[in-house]
Amino acid sequence: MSATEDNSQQTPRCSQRKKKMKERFSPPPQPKSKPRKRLLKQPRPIQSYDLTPDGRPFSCQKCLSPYIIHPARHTKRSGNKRMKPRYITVDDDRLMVCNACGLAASRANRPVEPKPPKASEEEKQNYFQESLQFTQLLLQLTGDANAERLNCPNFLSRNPCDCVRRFIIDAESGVPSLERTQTLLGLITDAKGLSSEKCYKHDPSIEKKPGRIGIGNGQKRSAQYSQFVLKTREHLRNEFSLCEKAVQRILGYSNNFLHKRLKTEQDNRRVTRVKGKAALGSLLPIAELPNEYCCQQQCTLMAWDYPVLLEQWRQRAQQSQAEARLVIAEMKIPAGLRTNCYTFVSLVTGLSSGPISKVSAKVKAAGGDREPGQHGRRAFWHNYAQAAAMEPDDDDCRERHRFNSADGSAACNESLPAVDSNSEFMNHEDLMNAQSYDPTGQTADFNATSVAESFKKSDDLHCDIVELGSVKLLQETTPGDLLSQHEQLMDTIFVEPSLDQASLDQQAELLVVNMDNGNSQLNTFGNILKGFQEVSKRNEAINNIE
DNA sequence: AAAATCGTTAAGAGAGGGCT
DNA sequence: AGCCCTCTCTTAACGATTTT
Repeated sequence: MSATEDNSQQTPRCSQRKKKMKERFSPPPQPKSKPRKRLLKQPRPIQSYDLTPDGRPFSCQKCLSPYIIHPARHTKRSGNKRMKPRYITVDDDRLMVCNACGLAASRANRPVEPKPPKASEEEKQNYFQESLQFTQLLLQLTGDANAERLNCPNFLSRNPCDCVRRFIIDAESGVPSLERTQTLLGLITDAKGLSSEKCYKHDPSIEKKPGRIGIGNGQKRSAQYSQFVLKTREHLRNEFSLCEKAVQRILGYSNNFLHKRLKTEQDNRRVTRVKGKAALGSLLPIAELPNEYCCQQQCTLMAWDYPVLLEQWRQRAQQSQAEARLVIAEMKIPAGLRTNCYTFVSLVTGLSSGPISKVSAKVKAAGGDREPGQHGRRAFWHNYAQAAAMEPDDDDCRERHRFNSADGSAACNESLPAVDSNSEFMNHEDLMNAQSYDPTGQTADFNATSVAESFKKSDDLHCDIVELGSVKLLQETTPGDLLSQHEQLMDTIFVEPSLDQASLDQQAELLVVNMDNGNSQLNTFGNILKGFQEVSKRNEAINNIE
């Protein structure tokens, strides 16, 4: 019997199976139950005092606070739970006190090591007098006048550093080691020689004029000197255990030499940051942040949904101190009652809790305004220049502005420059008009000199037109010529539209560098310059058609 | 170059909560 | 209730960074 025949006999044509009811993918509608009354969670009523365990109004028997925990310090960890008062014993009396007083009393019993007092002016003078005597001794020993640099100027609040003398004096004999002295004197001589080499050779026939143009203009130190300092500095600090200030004195460079953002260099700092998690390369990749516990809110889980944003925050925080503060302010914007916790902000930016705390407090005090504000020192000079312009005969305004700068705490001790009373100022509206300059409609009438003249009236900027050959330049200066000559020259902006494209491009790059350095005033110049580039392109296109 | 500001670090302060 | 630990944020000293 074939399989086909067998099938035809045993299998019916129509299925004998019962057809199943079509399954529903959602539960069938249930008969409507009685509508429940929605239970709204009642917020805890705000009271002007707390209650004791027996229901009476609380009052701390030490600080008289009506709160066991002040509402401003209440965190959500406790929820609506009522804290119990603490009890302390004072002169055999048992006092019911608030949480803070109770904790303070219990900690007051701990032994605390007293801090050593700060050094007096007399102690400092004695130290510098002894340092002078030491260098005179070295001068007698070696006959080298450079020996006057062989002392450490580092004396902060408590103890002098005195690292140079410790290095030179032999530990066993207690007398200065001639060999070590000669080593340091040799370095001073080398440094002095290399330091005198500048970017351009000094030509006394060319008179030094404030408007001279040229990268470096002879002020920039030579590459050989830079290399020598960077190499020797490490050696002196690591091998000889000298402090940074002593090394600066020996090799003849300043803090500014190391940290200034050089507008003439692509990689514009001589030293890279050495502190901070970002500089040390110890920041966790953003993708790994969710594995880290930050707080009960688990802010780090944000890295799953917003990795790009976190990466952008991280990059910006490393650009500059000012940008880092702006990032902190953004990260601490509250959503409802919560904000990103300190640990999370630190994990993303690499900054420690100190700046996060300061920025948070500042933003809170400003009602949520995130603008970081000017650097205190910059704000000081801005305020001072304005006041001096308004009160040109008032000599006391300098002193007053010492205490009006930044947050009011800064005491500026430097001698203040005179303000140029002949300067003209442009109002803010003119400045804004200049920013919105539209190159497309002004090709024929555009006049570089008139734009430069309008800038001369600037309220915020202090400018001059400088002519170099056939090229006219707009140069930004600062009241009192505080900027170094080099910096002034780099702030010079070309305003002549007949420049060729290569020159315009070169200047545009220069502007980008300036703007990256935080000089927002230059945005105005940047916009104008873009206008010149547009004009230049358009002229070129018209010439091609003709 | 000089000097002030600001970041890092460690310790302190206050809150929350577990254990006895 | 009292002790003690952890968590989160603040403060102060020092030194790096930024400003004029």
